[in-house]
Amino acid sequence: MPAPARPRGPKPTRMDPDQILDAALAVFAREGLHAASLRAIARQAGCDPALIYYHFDSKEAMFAALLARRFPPIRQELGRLAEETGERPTALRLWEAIRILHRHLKDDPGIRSLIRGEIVRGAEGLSDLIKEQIRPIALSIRQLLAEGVARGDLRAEVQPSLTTFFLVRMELEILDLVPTVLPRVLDLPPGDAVANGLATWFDLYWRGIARDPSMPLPPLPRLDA
Amino acid sequence: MPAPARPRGPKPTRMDPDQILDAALAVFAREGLHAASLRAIARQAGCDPALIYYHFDSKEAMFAALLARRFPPIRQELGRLAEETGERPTALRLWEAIRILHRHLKDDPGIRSLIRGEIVRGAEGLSDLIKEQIRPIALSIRQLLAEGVARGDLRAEVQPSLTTFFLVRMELEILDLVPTVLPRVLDLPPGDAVANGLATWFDLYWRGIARDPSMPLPPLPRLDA
DNA sequence: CCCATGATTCAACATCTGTTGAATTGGAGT
DNA sequence: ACTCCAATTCAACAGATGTTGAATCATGGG
Repeated sequence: MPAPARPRGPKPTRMDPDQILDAALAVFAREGLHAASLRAIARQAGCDPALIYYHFDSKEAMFAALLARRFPPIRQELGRLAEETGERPTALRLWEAIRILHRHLKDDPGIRSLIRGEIVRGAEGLSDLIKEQIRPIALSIRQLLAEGVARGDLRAEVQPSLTTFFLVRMELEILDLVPTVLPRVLDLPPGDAVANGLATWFDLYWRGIARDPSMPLPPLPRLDA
Repeated sequence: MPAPARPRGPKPTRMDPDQILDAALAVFAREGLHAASLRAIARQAGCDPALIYYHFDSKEAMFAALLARRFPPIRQELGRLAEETGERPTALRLWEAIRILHRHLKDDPGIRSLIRGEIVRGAEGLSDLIKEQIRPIALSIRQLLAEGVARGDLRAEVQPSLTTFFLVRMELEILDLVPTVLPRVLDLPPGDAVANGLATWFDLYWRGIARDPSMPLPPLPRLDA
């Protein structure tokens, strides 16, 4: 006859699946996607690892839920920007794209390391999940660039696909690497490293693609809000 | 009484530690640094996992040996380029830096994914090992840029630290991501993607930093050899 | 008041990881 | 021919990982 009588049962407070996602994001942010263990996520969320399997089918499903929560708003905003038929000059539209990405990604190192980790693995690692989320974003920006060429604001030689890649990748790189790596490797004083980095980058980028690079950039709205 | 009589003993052919490093590199290239297991490396090398511990103290030591084999030649070439006191215009010197990096890294996806993986992890992940190997490389390029400013070839506002970062990071990104990710996400036809990407990038970069961006680039030597 | 159902936990599983100690072999030196 | 050492392998360790089945609790409905 066994004598089991241990305090199991649920915590008094219910656990919202969103709280688990928050915890997962936090752990991904500091451990990387691959190294983040379910037990670490559960510890961060303050629950049992098995509970995660009650709310999500698997680790991968949790990952998918994370993407589904973060990407659609970005897609929508960039989509609106690309469809917009106003008179805004190309430089301002591109800067607006950077601002949108920045607003949505700057406080979410988890999703960034997650994107990078999966994308960087290469062709087969780029899970179709991520590809589907990212593709519309890239297409919107490519459209901005193509229209810039058509309007004559950009050089005729500009290759929209490649320059889209330059823009988006460097945005991510600056967010993650400039504040941490640059001070250690190149003795750059931290300070407002990210804002300075992005502004400098856009200035360089714009001179690189503009038909008339000597024409100074219009005053750009600040990065946040 | 046990009855042990199994065929142990060494393989007929001795195993050069360099062969193990080659195998490690191959596995790192396709699995990523973190996910690459010693057993997978041993399988690739065709030896027992324990043998790796005979030649190297640990996985980390093997990693260090990999870096020590690859980086010093790059450091030397870039160092010579930075010290060179000739008349070569700044644009050609910078393009030469890109060519040097390209020559040494283009056939070594293992070392690239290894650099990226460790660097991207952020501040504490950037092991001092890598930092010490990379720092001199970055410093050489920064010196090229600073001299370009001093000579009046580059804009006065150019920030050498940041623009060094732009140059080096995008080189790595192009090598790894342009051929694999771009065709899948942005429908870019593969073909000579890397060479085209690097040339396009340098053209954009140069217009971004040059004092006179309208002055066309001099003819650039081909990337390889 | 009872019971069904949803939420939570415990304990265990098989598997993989880096690492080590002891056993075994081949060949070089004498 | 014998010895000794370097090189290699086997088997096992302790710990971590993703996952699952069954047990437990809390609570709302009848």
